[in-house]
Amino acid sequence: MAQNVYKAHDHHACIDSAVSRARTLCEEQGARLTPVRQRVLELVWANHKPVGAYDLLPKLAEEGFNSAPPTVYRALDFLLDLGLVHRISSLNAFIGCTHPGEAHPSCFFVCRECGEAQELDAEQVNKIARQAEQMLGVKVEQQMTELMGLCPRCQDAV
Amino acid sequence: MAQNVYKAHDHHACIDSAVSRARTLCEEQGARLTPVRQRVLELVWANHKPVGAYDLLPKLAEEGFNSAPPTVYRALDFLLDLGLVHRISSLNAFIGCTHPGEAHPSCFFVCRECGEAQELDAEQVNKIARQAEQMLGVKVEQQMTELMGLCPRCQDAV
DNA sequence: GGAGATTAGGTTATAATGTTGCAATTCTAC
DNA sequence: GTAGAATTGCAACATTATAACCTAATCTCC
Repeated sequence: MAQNVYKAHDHHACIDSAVSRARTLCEEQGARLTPVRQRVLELVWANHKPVGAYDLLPKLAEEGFNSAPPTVYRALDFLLDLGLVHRISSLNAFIGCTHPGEAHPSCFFVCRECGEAQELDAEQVNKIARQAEQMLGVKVEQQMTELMGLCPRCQDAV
Repeated sequence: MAQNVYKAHDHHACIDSAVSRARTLCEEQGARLTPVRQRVLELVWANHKPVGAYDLLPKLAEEGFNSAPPTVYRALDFLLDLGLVHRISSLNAFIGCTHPGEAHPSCFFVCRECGEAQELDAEQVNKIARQAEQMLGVKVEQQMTELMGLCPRCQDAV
């Protein structure tokens, strides 16, 4: 299980480590972590809630970056390719990956109240994939699982 | 495992049984399977590929139905609520459910070449959900898993 | 260090997907 | 048959994502 977002933590450390992991990964892969790309990564990591591409635009604009949709989508595509962020399809939104570096399935729990997302271990999804490959003869290349419900805090808040 | 779409089958039977299951389910629940709703269900079942809402519009128009977006989305929402169709978030598309009646997680394999989708048994996803509930204290209400890759036919075609 | 190739970013327009709000109609139950 | 609920028609609009085309920056190789 990845780091638990429901526990108190120094969130600056989340952002910092996300950026430094990104830097390392880019060096390894010969990719360029340009200013827009790094800033988009930081903004995605601003909290643990998936963020829409169009939410990022005004923030980039404030800081003097170009802020047309293609700019953000290109940065997001770059980060997705490197596995630094995941896309939460059911929300059309993006969230930082807690363990980038190796290709891995996207597997999240998202709270329908507060919107916070928790990355989950995807071992079981791998099992589904292997099962499907054996029983149906398909070849699985990508996987995503999204669970929705209430996080501990929002259950209590009711 | 639900019915295997990669095996030859009489597809009219798929559609017919989908409609008759829908009829039964609607009676049980006191819901109305109106003409638009039934036709949308049939169109979604036209093949085993997820279909976009906007793909349905012209087909409905041809047949004299109203064909504004809300018409289709309302019908789809109705069918989703009853579990008669699933939404494939990563494609913004909809596909018929092979075993409606009880609430159950959405779990599909989708071929990136031909677009055909195969519903999968979601037992493993239930495990993920129970694990997350125990370890994190979350409450899972909805689940979806989407696998992407190549189906047997499209692997051979390469 | 300079030519050509590659990658990244700027800009405008537009495509694709999904929603809101309200009026009109149809159905259901009493 | 009438009130209330559910459904549909309709127009406008909101959100999300991409295409196309060009300029600028960076890299590579000699």
